[in-house]
Amino acid sequence: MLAHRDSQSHGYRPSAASPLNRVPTPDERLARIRSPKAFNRRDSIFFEGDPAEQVFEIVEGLVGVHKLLPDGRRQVIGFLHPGDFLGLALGDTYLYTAEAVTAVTAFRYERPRFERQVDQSPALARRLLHLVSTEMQAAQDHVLLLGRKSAAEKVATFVLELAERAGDGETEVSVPMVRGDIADYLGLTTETVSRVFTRLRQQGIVDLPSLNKVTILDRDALENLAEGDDDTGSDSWAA
Amino acid sequence: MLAHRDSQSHGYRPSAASPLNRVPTPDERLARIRSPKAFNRRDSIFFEGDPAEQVFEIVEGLVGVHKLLPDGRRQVIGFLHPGDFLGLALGDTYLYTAEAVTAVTAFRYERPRFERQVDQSPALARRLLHLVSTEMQAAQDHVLLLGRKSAAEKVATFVLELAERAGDGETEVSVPMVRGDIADYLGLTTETVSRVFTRLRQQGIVDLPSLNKVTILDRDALENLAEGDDDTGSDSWAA
DNA sequence: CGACGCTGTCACAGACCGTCACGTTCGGTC
DNA sequence: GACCGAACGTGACGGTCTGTGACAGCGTCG
Repeated sequence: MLAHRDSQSHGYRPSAASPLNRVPTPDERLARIRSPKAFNRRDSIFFEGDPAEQVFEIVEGLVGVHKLLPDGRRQVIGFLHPGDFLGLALGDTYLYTAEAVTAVTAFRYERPRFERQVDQSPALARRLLHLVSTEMQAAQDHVLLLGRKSAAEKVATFVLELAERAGDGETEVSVPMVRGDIADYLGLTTETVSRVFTRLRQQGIVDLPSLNKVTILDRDALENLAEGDDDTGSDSWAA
Repeated sequence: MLAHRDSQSHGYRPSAASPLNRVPTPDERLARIRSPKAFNRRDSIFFEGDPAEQVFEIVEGLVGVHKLLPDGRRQVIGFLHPGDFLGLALGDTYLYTAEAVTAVTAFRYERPRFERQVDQSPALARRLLHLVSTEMQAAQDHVLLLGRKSAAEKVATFVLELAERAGDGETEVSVPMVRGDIADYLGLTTETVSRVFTRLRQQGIVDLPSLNKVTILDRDALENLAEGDDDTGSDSWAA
């Protein structure tokens, strides 16, 4: 909603900034100070705790960010897509590890220069505020999912999230991440994720044509499941 | 951390905005368009799904925000403190319900006027970006907690969060929210929260002088527990 | 003063999901 | 096309947390 894919188009507005010179768009400003960088699948982009010297903007591919507990338990915080920024946090160290789920190309910015641009460009600040707010929403939905949803509800919600991103009427959804990433995103184990997928297939709600594809056969059932509207009858999970 | 209690102090900086007229500070701008409002303990400030016509800034007291699933399961997303803003989300409806945990006083802004101020004040936009980023961090820690921590680790983390906010060396921590709120914040039930508190007391890690107070007796043990560094021996939870 | 309601505490049975173990499929390489 | 390791799927079992019910502490009200 209110997407910024077309961020070129809202660049020049006669704002409070000096009204005589043409003000560069955010992208024009940023284009001067960035350098592209490519990552292979499973490459780490940066690690939790590293000094946060750079900001990344994803151009293509999917990035997963996660946190670790000392004993190795892993929680995937989220998946980031083209247009999203990585490493915006305020501290001087990264607060999570970022890893390429697919092959990724990104722009890399040196943090001091990036922050100077933000200070000088209200339009850029607005855009970032918008992006962070959108991420905040996703994080809040994620909190609800992790805190109060059952395993089946979690997986159903996850499939719908993927579908929404793929396009509204889309029923063929690609699943670029591996089961372990899904499990760590949903606060489950890979075994539970597998079992739930199997049961969804047995119930005719989805089909699983390959490991990284899901076909939604009964979207209503999936949506009801995702929200806990259990209208599927009491025997649905007994089989 | 990095609180904005002293937000007056960083208001005027000669930014890119028109350098001739003195630019009002964010608070000066906002002071013109706000009206104060008081809420009693347990009052709802707004409901999830209501048209988001107003933005609130907490002046005093503690606010809890939560989401509900259709069947009534509740997840507390977070607790907000003086200086925090409510209802900043982008959509035209509120994405969560906000409720006064203690008595609360807040400033109320009409959304269109508030957004106009944000557009016109880079300093305000910066401040909001900062606030949202801080909330984002908290949300990410919350995701880790909900997805991967055990009940005991959750409660230990929660107590430390309260302590950190109360002041660094503070061992006497007040707990303004009821057990049900804590449970819904941590993704547990009130019973589990009670049980864990009891065991922490039996282990001599905390004391519970009253229902809304916790005294930290062994901060190291609490911190180890919170991060899953289980060095307390295998029999610690057997008793 | 005693009845009532609300919140918190505790115990026990049971469900859900994690753990452990093993077989199968997938994908890349030779 | 055969090989091999990683990822995936499935089953048995058990632990953690839950759901329910009962009871205690405290404030409110009649």
